[in-house]
Amino acid sequence: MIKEYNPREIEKKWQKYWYENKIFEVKEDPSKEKFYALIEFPYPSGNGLHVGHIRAFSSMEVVARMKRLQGYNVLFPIGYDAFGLPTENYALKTGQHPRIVTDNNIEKFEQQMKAIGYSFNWDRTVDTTDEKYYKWTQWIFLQMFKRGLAYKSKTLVNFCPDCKVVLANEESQNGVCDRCGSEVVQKEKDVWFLRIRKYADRLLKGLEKVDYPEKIKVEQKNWIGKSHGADIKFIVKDQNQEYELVVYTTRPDTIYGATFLVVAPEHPLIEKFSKSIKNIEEIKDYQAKAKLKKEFERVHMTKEKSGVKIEGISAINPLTQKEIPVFTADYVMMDYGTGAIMAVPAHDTRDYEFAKKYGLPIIEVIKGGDIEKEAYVSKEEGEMVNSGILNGLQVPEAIKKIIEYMKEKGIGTPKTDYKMKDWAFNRQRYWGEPIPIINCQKCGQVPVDEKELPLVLPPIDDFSPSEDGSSPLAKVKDWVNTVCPKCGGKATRETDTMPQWAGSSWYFLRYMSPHDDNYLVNPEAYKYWGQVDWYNGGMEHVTRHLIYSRFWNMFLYDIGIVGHEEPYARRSAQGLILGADGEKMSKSRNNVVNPDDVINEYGADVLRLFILFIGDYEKSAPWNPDAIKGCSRFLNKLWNLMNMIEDKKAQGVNIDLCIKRVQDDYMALKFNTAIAHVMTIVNEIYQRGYVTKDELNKILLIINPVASHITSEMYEMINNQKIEKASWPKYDERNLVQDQVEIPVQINGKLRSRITVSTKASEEEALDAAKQNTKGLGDLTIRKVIYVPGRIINIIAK
RNA sequence: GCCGAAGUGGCGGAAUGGCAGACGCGACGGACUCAAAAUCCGUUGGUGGCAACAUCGUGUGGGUUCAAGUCCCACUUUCGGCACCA
Repeated sequence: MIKEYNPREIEKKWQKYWYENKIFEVKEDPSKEKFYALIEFPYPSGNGLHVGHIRAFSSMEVVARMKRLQGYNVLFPIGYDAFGLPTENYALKTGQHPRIVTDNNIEKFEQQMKAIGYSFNWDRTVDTTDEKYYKWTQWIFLQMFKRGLAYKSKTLVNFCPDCKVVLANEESQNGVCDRCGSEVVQKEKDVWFLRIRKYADRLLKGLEKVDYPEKIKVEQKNWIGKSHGADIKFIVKDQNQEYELVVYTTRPDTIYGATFLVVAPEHPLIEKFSKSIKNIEEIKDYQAKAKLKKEFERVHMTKEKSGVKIEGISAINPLTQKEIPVFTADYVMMDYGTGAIMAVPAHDTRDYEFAKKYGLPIIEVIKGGDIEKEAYVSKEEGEMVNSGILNGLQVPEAIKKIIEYMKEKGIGTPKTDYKMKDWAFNRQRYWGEPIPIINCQKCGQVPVDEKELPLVLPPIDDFSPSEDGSSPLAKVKDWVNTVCPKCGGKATRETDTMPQWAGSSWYFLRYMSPHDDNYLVNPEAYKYWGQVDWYNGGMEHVTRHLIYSRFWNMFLYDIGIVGHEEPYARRSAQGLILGADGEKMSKSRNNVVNPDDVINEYGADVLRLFILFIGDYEKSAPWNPDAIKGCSRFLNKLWNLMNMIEDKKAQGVNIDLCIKRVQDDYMALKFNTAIAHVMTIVNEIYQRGYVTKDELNKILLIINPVASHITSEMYEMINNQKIEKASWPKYDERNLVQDQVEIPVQINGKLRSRITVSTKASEEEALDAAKQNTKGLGDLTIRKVIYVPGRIINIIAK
């Protein structure tokens, strides 16, 4: 009898063996094919590892371990995305330096991940807050700056009065701060931007050549939000002067129906005509109100449109030459298009609503709807009417024709626009990469000399941000005051730091040569590892992080640092793990599961097995504590197979089919069914009563990526050899299909009996077998037989 | 409002158009035990029947097909994303 399965003992033993002997560390090795498996590196929060992390990491862990057994040289690195607000806030609260907090958290994460037995390349660990790392983050920023891709600009920004931080649009969705939940206000600030819009088209185009789930591609496309339209010039005038106002529209075909113009409250037109606007007080009042309105309200005020007519000026519709009024309304946004629109109430829902409220004319120019009831907005169907030169055309032709016409007459030009805005690249906090720019009164913005990088965060005692929203760094006078690298005169340092998305935008490159201080990524190392083969992470990162890092990689491609325009060949995303109550895990709901508890009670292998068995990997699934027992039972059963080894003929159990299914399922992210197949074959072996050594070895190898410790121990006990020295079992194609199979016999589509026939049996043979085994079939008149060998026989009869 | 994904036992979930419910949990019955836990064995979609078996069954309504959870149309509910983007 074999000793009992003791996860605690064997897991410690194998973790020690793996990590002390550096079993998973890799070097560039041209004799082997490489495979680069990447997981989103964690933010080392004080809460430690979450079960969600474990689900996210375990998929690539399985792929990495399988690929290694298949002979690949596998890069499977780990690191920490450690800059960020929670750490700084915690440091503030507890009076510790963020460096200390970060180091402690990282240590805890590392210890937890090692207790799970992950096969990461620990020697390649990176930390975005390490000077040696962020030197290169700053370097990339400088390259962008030098090429005009980083610029400072005054804009209205979302400001969190609680965190005292300017937030990116993405961090203030629904008008509340992502971090603390307080309401965001609008504030004018001079901040850094990266020109990601310049890459919008390439970011769209690149999606065609990568293997991402359709869902992710769609989200990215929506995020980029490309639209085709035209800029059209309208003459706006008062008694004395004329002004060319450019509006942006995706529907130039409807221009004959434009019965008024609307400009955003911030639009410069109002300033321009301020003297001749009769109701300027009313307008200013409206502007002030609009500014106060937080984004949240602006978005949710859909019920009721508001606006003010600008008295004293009017516009000329360039096609009808009719004079039309000009309004300002906050349903038009300054930061999209040109901040001004031509309103076509008959064919735009918002304009329709506005026209109804203010009693403006609604002119139908496309037949097909009922404009008494609602706007008709179809861009595909309808015949143009009341539209001069466009009359009688269908909408798509009308769009083409009017654009040609306007180009000719100099009224308008075709234009493409994007919803995606330039990336607000700044934080007014301490715990981030300092932006390496020096402000000189004479020379303007001067980049820090590259030889001076990294520009290190100065030591500081007071991390609290200033009331005015400027960074704590602004208080460190002897750091801020410096000399201009260009003219040697007095100058001051930029005190903003970079957002958390910076360090995570290129970390996958650093893993290739993490200790090389001469290169961002060593060219030789890059040549070998190249593109990430498979990147897994959360759905919540597929727009921001994934787009940002694709953008940085494209930029690095453009300046010759990397050789692939797209960083990730394949991307996948795990579903959420919900609490046992089916709700999102949260402290307030008190449904958070601590992975340490599971390891202590059942062991790491059970945790790994369970988290992958829990359900469809890409969908969310509730944590079911009872189901863990099933996984524990299975591993016990697997262990006890060692008592059943006999030198007999391996028959009645199809190990080849099992191998194929498991490896296919691993690569298709179907871990739950992969595990089920192994459970099934173990059950079949128990039924049969014995297992051959060869069968058991194969089973151990195919489940090793999931349950790594127990299989390592068993393999050693049986073969007196380490499992990683073995290779992935090959299946015999010929054994995938059994010769004799039981197939259903249907009569008129209803199951009536089953017969066992050869998969090669002819229709006559199958029909004969069916007749012998199916009561009453002989009495029927057969009209038609559908026979799918090895599958089914369906007899249509009367 | 727009885009996307999904509705299958008591539960998590399986099913290249071909035996619906694999695998696991739970439940029930049994073995072991003084007893319980653990473990092992068996049963387990509903209804009827002692049984062989019959019959109904994948959100709702229709359709295509010899055959539909799977394909098509309409509806409905849930979840996720975007959202006054001109």
